[in-house]
Amino acid sequence: MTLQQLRLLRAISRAGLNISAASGALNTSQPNVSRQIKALEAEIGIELLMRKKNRIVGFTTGGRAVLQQAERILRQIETIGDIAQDARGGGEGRLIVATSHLHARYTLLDPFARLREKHPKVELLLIQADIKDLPRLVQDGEADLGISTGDAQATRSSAEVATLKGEVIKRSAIMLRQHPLAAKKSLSLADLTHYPFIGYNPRSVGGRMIADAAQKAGIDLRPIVQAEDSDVIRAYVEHGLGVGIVPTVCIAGKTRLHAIDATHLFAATTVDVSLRRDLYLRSYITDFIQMASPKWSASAIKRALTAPAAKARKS
Amino acid sequence: MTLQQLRLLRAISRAGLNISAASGALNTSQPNVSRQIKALEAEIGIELLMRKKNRIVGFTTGGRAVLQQAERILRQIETIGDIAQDARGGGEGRLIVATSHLHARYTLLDPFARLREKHPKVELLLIQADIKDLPRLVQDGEADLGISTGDAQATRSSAEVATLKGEVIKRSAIMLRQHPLAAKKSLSLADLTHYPFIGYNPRSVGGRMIADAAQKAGIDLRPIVQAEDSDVIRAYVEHGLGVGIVPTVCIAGKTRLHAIDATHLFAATTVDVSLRRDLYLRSYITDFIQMASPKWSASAIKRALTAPAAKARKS
DNA sequence: CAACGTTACGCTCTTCGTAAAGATG
DNA sequence: CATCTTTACGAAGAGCGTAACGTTG
Repeated sequence: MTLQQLRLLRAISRAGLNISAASGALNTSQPNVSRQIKALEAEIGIELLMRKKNRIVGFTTGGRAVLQQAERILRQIETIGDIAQDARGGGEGRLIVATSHLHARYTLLDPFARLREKHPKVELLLIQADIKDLPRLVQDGEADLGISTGDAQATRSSAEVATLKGEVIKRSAIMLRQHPLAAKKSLSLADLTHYPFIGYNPRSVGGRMIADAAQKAGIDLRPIVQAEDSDVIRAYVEHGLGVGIVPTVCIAGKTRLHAIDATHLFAATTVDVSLRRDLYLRSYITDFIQMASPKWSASAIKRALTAPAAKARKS
Repeated sequence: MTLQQLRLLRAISRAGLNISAASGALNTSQPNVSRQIKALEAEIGIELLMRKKNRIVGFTTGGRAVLQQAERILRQIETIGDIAQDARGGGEGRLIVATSHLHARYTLLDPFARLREKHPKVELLLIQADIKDLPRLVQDGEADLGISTGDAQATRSSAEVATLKGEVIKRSAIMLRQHPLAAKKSLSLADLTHYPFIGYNPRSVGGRMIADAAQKAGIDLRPIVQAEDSDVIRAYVEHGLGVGIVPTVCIAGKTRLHAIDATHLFAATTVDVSLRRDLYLRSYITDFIQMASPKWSASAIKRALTAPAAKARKS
């Protein structure tokens, strides 16, 4: 059994069961792929691929299990490279962060700049992605960190991926300065119902949070605009079309708008960092996490990754 | 980077940094070991071994990290063999269970027989070991399962090893039939203080449990014999030397003795099964666990291994 | 017949063992 | 000088690419 065989198996899976395409991805010849897989099958004594008339139509049950194992193994092989790069010093490295609009545009702007300053040789890569794709990106190792908005209770930690809950996200109601509500010191949910409401798509975490709060209070707070990101909400509010609720961080320095803190009106949401448990925690990674979420020190992160069951409450 | 290089690195570690000895363990020549390690070092760009004047004196920091990674990888390579054996059907396999005296002698006797009946081709191997060695045996993969007595609160789950808490272990006070206490229907801790007490070594889980209960009740219940196993306790009781507390399972069919249930007098202890989270759960493994601890079905085990953080209580 | 997988053949580079040299306590 | 590691050299073998063949939609 060789690593190359495992790589080829993975490549076949990624190429959609097309051996020819897989061969290209690994810079080898197509017959070689066929041969190596056969060799692997012979060695371990089971068929990995289901073949129908010289076509590959799928993985066998065992094949799928071996593939899964191969992916784990290859990831760990790759982390040996990380370990080495880390041990060499020199401060080189690479960090791929997948995140949603809000954090890409606001939350992470400063951590990004600070990381670049502290670790100038680290290649920083930000992937803005749909929030529903984040778990997969992290799980598959396409991103090192996933940063998203999470609600308080649901920790989506799994055996492979851990989620660190960070700072609570402050929210503000925003409106034009001349808006009637702008005169109020503090706000209630009921206040909002008297004006057109600009909010998030209710399927998003932020939108669901607002819908939940409204439902619990028994009031009707459906947005007339269901935005995907806060910039859209702000634009509509700036055009005088209503009142909006956005993370406070989005409106710093926006002098045309009046903002009233509204964090207390809703269930808390947090800046969550998710990462593979087997990720090798180079110093710049823990640095970045702490910059994005100060309460997570390097040692706290390590503890969270290596002692998952420690979260069980003691009565 | 080849698997062989990782195997050699591990062998060097296991051989106590002796390359010559390591070469023997992998049936290869000693120069080859030296060469392969050098090749690996060259490829990843760091030194793995600290050399002083042509002697290997230790691992570098990076080397230790790579070694750890190598051990993980090689274990996972080996589980590919398990997957294949499982997929081949045929019912062949191997199960190494490490456990303490009590479970070896009593608890597991029946599960063992039943597993042998259900999976006759599975090679069963029981290692009776000191309880303090069990975690290491499981951690290092020298045993597939570790079965031990655990107290109720402490779950020794870690990132690599999970512990499944099983049935509560029933305890009985035992004495000769003609003993004064034998007349009583039920027992209190205080009753025990009037007679010589035969018990476990207070450093064992069972002994500590009894000592804790005595201390909490403010009574003196130090054993005149500190046994390591229940058979010794029973022998002393049978010779009329005092009263003992043993797991009820130990005295089934012992007609010379009178037993009174005493489970309620002490903090509950359980039959705990510990296993590596990355253990490939072949059907006979989950069968065995369930035979030893009926509440753990195959799916419950899988859940416990793959969703460790699910133990976090919801408020 | 176009696309894909398998078989056949021959080359090359890697890997290994033996032998010898170097280093150290 | 006994033990352990490194270097040198030559042989065996694994892995690969090209080319040809087989199969199917």
